[in-house]
Amino acid sequence: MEHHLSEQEILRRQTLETLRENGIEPYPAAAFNVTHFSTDIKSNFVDEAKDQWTEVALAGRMMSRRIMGKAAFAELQDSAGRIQIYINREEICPGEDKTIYNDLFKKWCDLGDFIGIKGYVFRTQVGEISVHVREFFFLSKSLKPLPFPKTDEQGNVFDAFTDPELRYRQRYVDLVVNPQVKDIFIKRTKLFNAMREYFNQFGYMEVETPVLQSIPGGATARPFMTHHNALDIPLYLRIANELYLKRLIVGGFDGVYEFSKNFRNEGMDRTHNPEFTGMEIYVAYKDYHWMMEFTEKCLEHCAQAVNGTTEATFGAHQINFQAPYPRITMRQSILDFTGFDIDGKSEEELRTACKSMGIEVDNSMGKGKLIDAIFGDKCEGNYIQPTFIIDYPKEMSPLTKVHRENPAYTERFELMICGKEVANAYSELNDPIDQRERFEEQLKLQERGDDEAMFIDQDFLRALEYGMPPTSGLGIGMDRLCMFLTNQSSIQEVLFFPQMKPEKQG
RNA sequence: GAUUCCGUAGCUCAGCUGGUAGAGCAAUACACUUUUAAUGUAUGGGUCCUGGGUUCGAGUCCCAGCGGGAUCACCA
Repeated sequence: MEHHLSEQEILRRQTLETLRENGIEPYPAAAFNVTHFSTDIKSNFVDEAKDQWTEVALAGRMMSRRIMGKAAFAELQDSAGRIQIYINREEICPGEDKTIYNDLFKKWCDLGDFIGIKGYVFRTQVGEISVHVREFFFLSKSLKPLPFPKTDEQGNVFDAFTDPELRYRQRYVDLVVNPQVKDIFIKRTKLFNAMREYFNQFGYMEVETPVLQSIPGGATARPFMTHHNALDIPLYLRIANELYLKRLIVGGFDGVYEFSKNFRNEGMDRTHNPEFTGMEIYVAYKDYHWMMEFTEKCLEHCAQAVNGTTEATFGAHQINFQAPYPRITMRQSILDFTGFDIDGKSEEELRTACKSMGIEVDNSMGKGKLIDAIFGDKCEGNYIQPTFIIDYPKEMSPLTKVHRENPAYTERFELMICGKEVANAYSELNDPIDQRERFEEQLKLQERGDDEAMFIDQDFLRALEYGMPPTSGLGIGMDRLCMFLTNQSSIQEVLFFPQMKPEKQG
């Protein structure tokens, strides 16, 4: 596994020994008390008030070094950004012994090493706010050279660290040298915090439900399988948490939500990772109309919190998360884009219609799948601005309450942004007898060859039989939402550690 | 799964119709007390992804494999 070392790695290991031989611990244990961050100094320092900046302590990686004999400049990168530091030999080595400057700083420090400095803030002749170093501390040795992208005055980047494989496999390096990558993940955390804050203000409760499930329910997808040794039973990693959150509504909570890492054993591409994060929330005594208002206000709040505006750029699109969003029924949407009215059509009529529109069909597809195919092929991609598509056909929504006015449809909506589904919500089906029948229809689909139909969860049906209040539930694809809010076209860019094939052993 | 492109120094890349390996940064040494892609001079650094094949000779051509990107298909 241990590769042979490069010339530079060997040198750094030798330097490590030199440090120890000279009584300098390369990995000291003592805390270093940081008082300031780079970017705070740069944005708050004013020359008139420089008396207030005479004692600062910073720590971070040394990312560049320009030595000019008895003085030198270097750049220190901390968690917030970078700041230039100025080191003068006579000031950090006032006595006879010039080791700290001549050897420690100039020879034994490498780019990427962690250092601590104490000193005062000043402005250089060219106007750059910098820290004048009085004391210099060695904090941690870096044994592998980092890639160092450079930027010129015009902002052109040279030697950028851009190879996606290396960036994803060694995200720690990516984060160190590509500041824009860090910004994406800061926004991701802001998004999660903003959404939590939005839910918590209504008193809804964040909960945890099982990741290991004996029946993978709540969605249609192939699960990852595992095995519990002590019980000697198969277990599945969850594909959704829906059925467990509904059990909690049965149990008497008014509002529960969970950020759920879900696992689906399917393909990987720029919008799909085998593990991804969903958020599901269930609120008792509400319906899908209420949930639409709740959703659009929530997303407006989140967009504002993440980007400081409700507007967002995604590729060539300008999208605006400001509520309210249009509501369009699926029937109307298909009518708008194809002129075909799905209302009252039989499975055969739908299949014929699909064929005439050039959509591939097979015999395992029921009415729900056929309608979904039309919508997916002809309609979905047209909704750039946030739009609620509502009232899905009954066959494609086995967990959704039948529409109060037309029993062929269900009270369901999906939120479309840039032609992609971002959220999915229902007036939840709480009639246990209806629910059992819907599961049985899924079983029939399975027998016809639809390998994505749902399993029957008997315990969930038992819970419904005890009674669940009218409830509306919402699921949001957090990774996708994050992509839209950070203008990233690939899910790998919003996951710290996207799934990769195992690295070849050297 | 299909198509297509890519893999050369620590990093970013060049390398023509096949002729024995190149640049910038990084590294090493020296010089330099306000530089900022610091500068100047000198030096070292390579299993050209792996394995076969063609050839007098392969980084280059052919085949297979491994890894990755892009587009498409599938998939909530």
